[in-house]
Amino acid sequence: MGLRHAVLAALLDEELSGYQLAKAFDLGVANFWHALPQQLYAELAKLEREGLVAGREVVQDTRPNKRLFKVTETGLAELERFVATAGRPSFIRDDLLVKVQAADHVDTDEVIAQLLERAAFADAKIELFGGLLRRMRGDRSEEEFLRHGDRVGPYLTCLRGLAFERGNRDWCRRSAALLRERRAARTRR
Amino acid sequence: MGLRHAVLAALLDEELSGYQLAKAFDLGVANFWHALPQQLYAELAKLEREGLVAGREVVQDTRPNKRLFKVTETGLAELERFVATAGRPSFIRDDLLVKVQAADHVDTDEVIAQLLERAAFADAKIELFGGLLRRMRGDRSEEEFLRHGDRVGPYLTCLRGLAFERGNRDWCRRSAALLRERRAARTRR
DNA sequence: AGTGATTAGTCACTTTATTGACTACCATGG
DNA sequence: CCATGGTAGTCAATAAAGTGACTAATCACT
Repeated sequence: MGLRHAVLAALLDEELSGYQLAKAFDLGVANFWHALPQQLYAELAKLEREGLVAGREVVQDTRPNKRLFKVTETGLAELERFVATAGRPSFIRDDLLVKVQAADHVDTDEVIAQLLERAAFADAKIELFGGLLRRMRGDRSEEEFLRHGDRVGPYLTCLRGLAFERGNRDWCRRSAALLRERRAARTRR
Repeated sequence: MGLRHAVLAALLDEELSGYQLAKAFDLGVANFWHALPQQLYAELAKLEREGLVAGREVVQDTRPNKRLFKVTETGLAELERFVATAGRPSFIRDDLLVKVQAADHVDTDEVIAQLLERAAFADAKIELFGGLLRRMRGDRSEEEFLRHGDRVGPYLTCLRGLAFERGNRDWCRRSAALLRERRAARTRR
């Protein structure tokens, strides 16, 4: 069960509504998990039934009421239990990699275009993560924050997301350039 | 539909049996996809029914017979079509990241242990990928191979896998060291 | 007064992925 | 001779994830 614990972990630092949670998960909470709103509402309902999170109604006059959720003691215990279980390693599972794998047998123009698109997307995420990190550490240096700040968990996962996107960007640009060069060489022949 | 195209891409370069395919996918085909044997057998059967791959029986006297699959013209066309469709970006989806996200609220000893375990696993994959890359490029340099070799697709995806695992390794070691330092500081207080 | 975007959430359905058990055959080591 | 392990594959069941369509209210424009 993956989403379950991702939701619990996301709710540790702040009380959130399903909707806010959905926004955080939309493009990946600091790149550590991704899910659509429907999944989150469903998961929250399940977690509440099982007593791992507690919701409270917040009446809003200017917009629809919402329910804010926080992790209960039971929920924290469940997370504790989860942390102690061994997890299998993760893999990149990406359509784009499949496309590059097939690059020698299919039209490379499309692949090149998508690599560049992805690189641009990575650029955007790199900026986003950079901003998040700056906001988290405030005026402290990274060294200083990581040593003495409280709540470094989200900072660390964000660092991983940042490095991942840098890796994506570099690999995408390099691969695109290479495929383009090869295509040019082929047509010249 | 993800697995479908991953299987087609994997079969482009060589004819494989379900079993061989399963081994290749077991720990991630050059880190570009992962699946269990049962899924692969099921997917191969489906692909064959739809005419995207063709299987042929190979009788072996010393061990059980096997069926080798290759991509058909129709299958190649399907891949071509797939390559032209836009894919959404990928995310890391990893239990370990969830655990680190929660690190400020749970027992860090477990998290540290798992980070180090993962780092060791990453080391192993780095060596594995290094070997795969050397074998693919033969006696040529990487530059030379990427420019003039045929079938650079698998090489490129392997490079991505390598960079990913290096990222994993570095992040895991750094995070583990940091959490350990913080724990030490806390107990001294 | 109407359009579209944002907030907030729900229902129904399908596709994918994971788990566990199972068949068979051969080779090797003790 | 019997256990172990590798090759080759299948079946059944469940759990998890993803898709599409939908309600309903408010706000900012035009």
